[in-house]
Amino acid sequence: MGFTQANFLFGWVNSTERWRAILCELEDFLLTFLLKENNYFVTSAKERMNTRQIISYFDGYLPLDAPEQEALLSCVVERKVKRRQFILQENDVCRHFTFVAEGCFKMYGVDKKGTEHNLQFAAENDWIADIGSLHKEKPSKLYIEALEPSVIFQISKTDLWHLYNNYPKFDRNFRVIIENKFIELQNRMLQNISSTADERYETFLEQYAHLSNRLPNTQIASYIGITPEFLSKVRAGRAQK
Amino acid sequence: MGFTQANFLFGWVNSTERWRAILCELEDFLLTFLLKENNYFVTSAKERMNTRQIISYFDGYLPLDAPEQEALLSCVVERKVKRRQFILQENDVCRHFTFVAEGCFKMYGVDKKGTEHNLQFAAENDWIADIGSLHKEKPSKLYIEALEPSVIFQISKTDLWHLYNNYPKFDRNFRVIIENKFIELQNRMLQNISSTADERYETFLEQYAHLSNRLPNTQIASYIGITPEFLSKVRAGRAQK
DNA sequence: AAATAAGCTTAATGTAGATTAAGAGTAGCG
DNA sequence: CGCTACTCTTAATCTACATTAAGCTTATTT
Repeated sequence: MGFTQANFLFGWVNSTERWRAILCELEDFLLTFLLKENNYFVTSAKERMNTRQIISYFDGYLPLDAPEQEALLSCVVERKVKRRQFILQENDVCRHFTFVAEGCFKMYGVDKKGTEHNLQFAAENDWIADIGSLHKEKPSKLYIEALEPSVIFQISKTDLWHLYNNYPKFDRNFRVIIENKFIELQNRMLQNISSTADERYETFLEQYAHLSNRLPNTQIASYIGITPEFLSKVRAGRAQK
Repeated sequence: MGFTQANFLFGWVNSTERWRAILCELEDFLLTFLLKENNYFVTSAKERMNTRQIISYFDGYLPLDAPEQEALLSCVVERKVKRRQFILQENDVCRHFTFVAEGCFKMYGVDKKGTEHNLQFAAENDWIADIGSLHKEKPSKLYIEALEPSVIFQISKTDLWHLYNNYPKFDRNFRVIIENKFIELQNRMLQNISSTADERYETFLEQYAHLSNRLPNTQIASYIGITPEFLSKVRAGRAQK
């Protein structure tokens, strides 16, 4: 199962960043397809460990009973994702709701000048998707990119709808998950309108404490809505106190 | 049933804005209490019309069947609210999920300098609440205030939980409602980080087309995160084109 | 009807944060 | 191993928007 390098198929390509991304996508598509449709690649014992993680994640909400666990696992697809690999790009329709088991992602938009603006980070035991694109099956304006090598579980829209319709507990659990995300986002929105860069950085440190040493400063600056240069100044100011 | 003036009880008070607000709250509490606990005040035929509105609102989602409609109506409380009246104030715990049948509300936070920052407007057929405060039963940092004389339907947290537990369709419907609110808020967040005041005003006009002539400029400015003076300048600039 | 408050606009001046550029440290890659 | 590509920082200059203040118009209240 050493097929995690994109170039196992096309090793002869003089690979730039661009080519590599395309190849990764292609390979992932193939892997996903084969895994799901034919159960062709059998997951190893170690890999099967990971599925426990997504099951026990729900213990924090309404825990899943045996049939629900089985239903969830039967429609979830495990993927490994390399650093800098995209699981969503602008103009693509977002087709999966993604659970992060290991690693870290950023979701961002790009403005007219080409500057990236981070909307959300997602590390272990968090969900990420462009919910708007997923629901309305419209092209996304966002990118979701791995900041670290990661392991994820993905549910397609049809499978998720299937779960909702057959096991009402998922309606409940995802209602609560989304509500919590909404609360977080609303707090951030209020902060963003009403606070200085320094205060926003302070809040970032509180909210993403576990990520603050894991993320490069450029990513943090893009999240709190300032330039990396000004973040430098803010940090210098804080260090004096 | 002409008891919509606060001073029917305390007409002798030399009423300032402050006193009036307090009296309104008191009266509303009494009305709500009496309505719900004793069915003391019977709603008039015209008032009963309004309940149809909240039922048919759900036709846009999973429509409610007869028992669900009855369950909803039995725990919903109708209130009339005057302009400038608060249905939530800072440090209070938000106890209701509110459906706006008529009129218009703003939800806002106040920063250290005392400036208000609008997070959300809600007019006919929209929901409003500080979901964070409602869920966690923690004091809110927000205000919800009527911008116009309004008619609302409120559900308490316990009643809402009761609905969720007995009629799974409400889990579904509120999941979708919240998801849509999340999508809107996320779009706004992205906009806010990545656009100029002029572009944000443009987007406001698109998103709240039905409210743009109904809201004062000061409220719009507070929503898009600029001063009313600068909004004046932006509008002047747009008029030239 | 008069008084008070709320709302819109214009203009002068002030400031948080952007932009550009340049140097120095560090990580990934061939 | 050395090279290129990120990353962080400091500093000079620039700009989008804030602040203050004043005049005017339109609602609300008494």
